[in-house]
Amino acid sequence: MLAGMADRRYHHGDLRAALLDSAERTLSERGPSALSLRELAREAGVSHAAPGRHFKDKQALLDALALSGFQRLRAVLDAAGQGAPDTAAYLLALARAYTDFALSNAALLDLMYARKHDSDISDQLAEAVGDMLDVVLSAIAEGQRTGEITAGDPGAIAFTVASTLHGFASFSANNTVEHVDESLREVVRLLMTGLSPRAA
Amino acid sequence: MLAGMADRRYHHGDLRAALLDSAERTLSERGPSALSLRELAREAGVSHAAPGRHFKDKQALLDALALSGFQRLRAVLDAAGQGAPDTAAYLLALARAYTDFALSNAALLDLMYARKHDSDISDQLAEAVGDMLDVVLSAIAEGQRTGEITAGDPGAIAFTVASTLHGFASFSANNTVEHVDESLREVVRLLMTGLSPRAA
DNA sequence: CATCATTGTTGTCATTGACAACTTTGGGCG
DNA sequence: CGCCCAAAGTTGTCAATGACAACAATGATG
Repeated sequence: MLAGMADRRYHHGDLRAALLDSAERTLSERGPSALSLRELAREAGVSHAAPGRHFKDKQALLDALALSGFQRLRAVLDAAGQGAPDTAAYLLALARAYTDFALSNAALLDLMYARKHDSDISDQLAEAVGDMLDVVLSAIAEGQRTGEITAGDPGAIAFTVASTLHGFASFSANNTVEHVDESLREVVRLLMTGLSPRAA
Repeated sequence: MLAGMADRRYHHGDLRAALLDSAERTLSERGPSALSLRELAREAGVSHAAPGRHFKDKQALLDALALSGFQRLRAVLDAAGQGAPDTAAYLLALARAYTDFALSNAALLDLMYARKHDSDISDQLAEAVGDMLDVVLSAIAEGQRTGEITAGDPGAIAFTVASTLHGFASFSANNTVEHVDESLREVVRLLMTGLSPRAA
């Protein structure tokens, strides 16, 4: 009864953030189709048109969600890399982190890579993707410095790694993968050694 | 005037297929948000509730679309592999085919990998994904036979390849990639040689 | 040729996204 | 200090949609 008193202010205080939070919860709990601006408004205790002040569109809200998703993913990857003893371990940690994120935020990841974003935010989105890829890039660059990674355009190498990680995470989130962590280790190992037989 | 006469039959003949066709066109031309059962019905010249006889749900239609997408993708990959002189060329052809498909059917690919499918079709869908992966698998198995691919569980190797292909295609469809074909060749090359420096 | 499952049809409902017009709030400025 | 106005919320409305129920045409099958 008394708990909700603070809600009654005419100005919500931080409706935008509240909507995004609520949206993300709904997204992961009940899927994208359950996401409605009006319901978010109801949950936030505001009128059905209030969200319009913060997001011109439903799509605008989804875009904001996607953007914050990339930023969070980047933070997760950043943290994961800390303290890895060598590059192989670094990459494995990144792979684990990416996959964990994908499994815990499946619907959000869908949104992030959905090809329907407004053009006015796609710049920011592209930048966020770039920032995320930079984490992989720095792992590769470091590996080249220590001689653990083959020479060559580090950007191209990082992109290959990122592609594999993303693909693996996609399949994992789709339940295509049985023993995720085991598969993941094997994938990273193969990525390092390559598919061609080694002379050895 | 006379052209549309056949439309006037009470029974459409093959409404289900017509709806799927129309849906796919709409999807690729105007995106997923433009897809409405009622509009599909209008385009097919039937009443707004007719689609309900063929798809219990909007989701059911999307599921059917995804399923046929995987089947088409598989056919494309199958065709692409024919006549490749060696395994590296085979994999490159698969990569090209997958990427082409992703670029030409971006919205459809989103749908195919969307994690919101009805449980009653997810079996069929999983099978279709498996069939698709089998194409990669046979390329790997062939490569192992000829000694072009390293020994080891071919399933695991194929899965690594598929992950990389899918990830690359995802990024490509998102315009994250600049020179697609060049990048693609580099990715496949790196996949073959691995990230670790070779002794050679 | 009568039956009846299929496939369409009309009608209706609640929900939704978008927008327009109006109101409340509170910070900044004179 | 008090006015003013832009930001943030509100109510009201509309057309579109997905879902469903009740009914009708069709044509294959016995």
